[in-house]
Amino acid sequence: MEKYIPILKRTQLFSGVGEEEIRAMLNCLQAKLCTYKKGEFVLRQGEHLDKIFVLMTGKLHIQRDDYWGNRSIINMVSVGEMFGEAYVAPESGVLMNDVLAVEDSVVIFFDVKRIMTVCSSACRFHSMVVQNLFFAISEKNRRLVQKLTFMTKRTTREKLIAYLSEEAKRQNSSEFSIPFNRQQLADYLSVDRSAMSNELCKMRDEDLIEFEKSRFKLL
Amino acid sequence: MEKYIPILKRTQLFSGVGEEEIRAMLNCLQAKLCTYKKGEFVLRQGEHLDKIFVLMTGKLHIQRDDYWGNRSIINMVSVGEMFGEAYVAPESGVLMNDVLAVEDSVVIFFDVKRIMTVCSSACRFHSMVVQNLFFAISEKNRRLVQKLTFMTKRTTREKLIAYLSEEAKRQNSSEFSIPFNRQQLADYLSVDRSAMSNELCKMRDEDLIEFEKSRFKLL
DNA sequence: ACAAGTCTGTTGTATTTACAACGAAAATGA
DNA sequence: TCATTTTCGTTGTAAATACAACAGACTTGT
Repeated sequence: MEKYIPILKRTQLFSGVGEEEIRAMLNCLQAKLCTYKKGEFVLRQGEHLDKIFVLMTGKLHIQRDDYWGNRSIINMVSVGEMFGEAYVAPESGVLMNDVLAVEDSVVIFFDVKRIMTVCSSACRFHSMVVQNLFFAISEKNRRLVQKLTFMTKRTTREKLIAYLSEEAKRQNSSEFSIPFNRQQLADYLSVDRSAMSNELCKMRDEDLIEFEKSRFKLL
Repeated sequence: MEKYIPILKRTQLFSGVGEEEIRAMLNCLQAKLCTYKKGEFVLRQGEHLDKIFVLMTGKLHIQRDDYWGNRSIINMVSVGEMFGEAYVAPESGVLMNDVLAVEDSVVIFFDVKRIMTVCSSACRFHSMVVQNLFFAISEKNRRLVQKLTFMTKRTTREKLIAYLSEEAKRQNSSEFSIPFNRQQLADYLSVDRSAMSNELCKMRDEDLIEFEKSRFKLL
């Protein structure tokens, strides 16, 4: 456990907390270390979660099988990232996804009741962890809402306009760079790359936008 | 303020907290009452939020204008519902939406620092409110993720399959009712109603599903 | 019971998209 | 520098969607 403290220190969950405090809290929060071989399941669909975890080494996939057995990968968990925050609630029902180790992985589980119920003066930084947890889930929430506003648009052009104008607002300039290449942008907006590329060029021809590589300008 | 305590008692934020405790907490949480005429803005795009609020009477719209001035309604806030949880974070930037009163409305604001920083023994139920807040935002998070998994599907049929099989899992039965009529389901999945209706019937003809009104059966 | 309104399925057409395939430009790496 | 790979734009075709319009079943209120 000891050797993972430097990794924990850099996670969002323990942001602002020193190594000494983390060491103290590991006990207070009933932290448990688990290792998984590549191909093993960390969590299975249908389980009831009462822990959150942080990935220490390796890589995980959050995936889901539908009624007819079609699998789709919902998300990827990289080292230092957290999972399970959203499932820890009295009425959360059961986990709807599998969590699979796609590499040999090590995760640390924390008891949620312990996190949510602030303990005695023994760990002064506990309330900071509660705040960090809250902020993490808030941030995830904001990102999801934003993505939904793009996805609810019907056409590729509308999705592009929604995304680009949002990005322009966020960066407070009509000229800005995006963190995607074409394929990634298409995946993010759930559209076909070539169709999107085509649409971008049409918009350029109509003098709505200018662009070069990942740099865009709204007109 | 006093007359709104019964309403607050029934909200998710104060679930499990008695009226006496709420009364005590209103002070502790620096609650502030604000009234808005129909057509007034409760919050404007660009503001930095450090409060959350609960709607006491009236109705609000969360709406957004894009770069070219096209308006779209993101969400509706009904009496007892909360808003702002997701924007209260050090790095949340600024609010991306307007919040508009579409009826004469009364809202109660709570200071978030006060909520997140658990106070002295004076209000014993404070930590329960922290938990409620956490659960509320978790639940919203789960709903958003779920909706995204439907929305990322390319075709109407795939969206329907994703939604229906999810609902079947959730209700733990291949036969179940949904809380939407056709138009609402189409809005929820962001597709055209008639096209969706058409697709449903095709799926029925292919013996994939059976349905009658809002009752469905997967085969 | 009747009229008005709503919900649902159906159809046809114009539009939009997905998909596959390809070449040019740019980036990468030995 | 040269070969390889990746990225991007382009095109044509088949498939899917949006939109409008309409009819029958069902609800609602009077």
